[in-house]
Amino acid sequence: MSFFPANNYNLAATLASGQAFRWYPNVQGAWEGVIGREFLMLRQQPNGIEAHSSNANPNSSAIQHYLQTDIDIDAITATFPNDPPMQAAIAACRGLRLLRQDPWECLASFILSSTKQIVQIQQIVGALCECYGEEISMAAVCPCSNNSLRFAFPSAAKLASLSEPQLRSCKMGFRAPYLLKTARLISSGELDLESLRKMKTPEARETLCTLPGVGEKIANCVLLFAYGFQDAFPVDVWVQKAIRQLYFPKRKPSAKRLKHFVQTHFGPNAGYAQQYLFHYMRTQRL
DNA sequence: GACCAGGACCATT
DNA sequence: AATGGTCATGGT
Repeated sequence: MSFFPANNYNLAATLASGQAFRWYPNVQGAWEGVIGREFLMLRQQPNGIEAHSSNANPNSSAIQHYLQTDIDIDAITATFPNDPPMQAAIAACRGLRLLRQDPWECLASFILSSTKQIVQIQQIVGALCECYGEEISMAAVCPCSNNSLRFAFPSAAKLASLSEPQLRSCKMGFRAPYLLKTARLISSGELDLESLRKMKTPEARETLCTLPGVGEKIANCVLLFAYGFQDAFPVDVWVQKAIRQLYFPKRKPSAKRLKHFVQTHFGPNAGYAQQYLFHYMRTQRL
């Protein structure tokens, strides 16, 4: 067992807010999931996160980085605009963090996300891991609330070696050719996901958008959830509903006007604010 | 049984 | 530039 101190960490909101798709609550109220090649059971504690790992020697720095336990979340939410909708979202999601995920897993997962509900994305990703991911060696803990958690997320090289029908067997439908082509571009080195780290947001976004199946929305998700570009602002149907319903209740803003609004209204951590709005809308059923 | 889901892409206007 | 249809699958 290891412990990661954190101030004001909301584990449930963080893991269930649709940024990552491999976390499941178990019957004891802990969260089971996979980071890299490590199966983990995480439990909320008053002053941090308790972790049980499948590894004899847990990769503590990787876990802390993924969970972002060290950041000052109150300093971030303090930069959000002081308007009623945003303050309501902060109150409803207090302690919600943005994760810092592996770029490939995040990219592949969000290619599979288009016009799918979060539960279905979890099912597709789970099937993909069970079929094509490497088995995790379970030295220390015995799961599993979900069998797919016994497998790592498949590498780009592994998926690149498959056929489109093999991918379709994981129920991803028309997204299969997108994922396959992107996996081949990544594994061939034609696009280096690490090279994005030293780019500024617009250039990194344009680079991701050259990949098949990746448009502005999915690119923004990857920039925000994997790389930590906190000005990336994904607009999906929920966030669109939040903006229109909470900020423009009467008139219907054009797409252009709406885009300008989200780029100017939410401050230096706009992407973070977006995640609060997203989770707020989904949990409050507004 | 409709309706919709953390969209992208291509063909029309 | 801006809409509209299409893609595959399953939850609500």
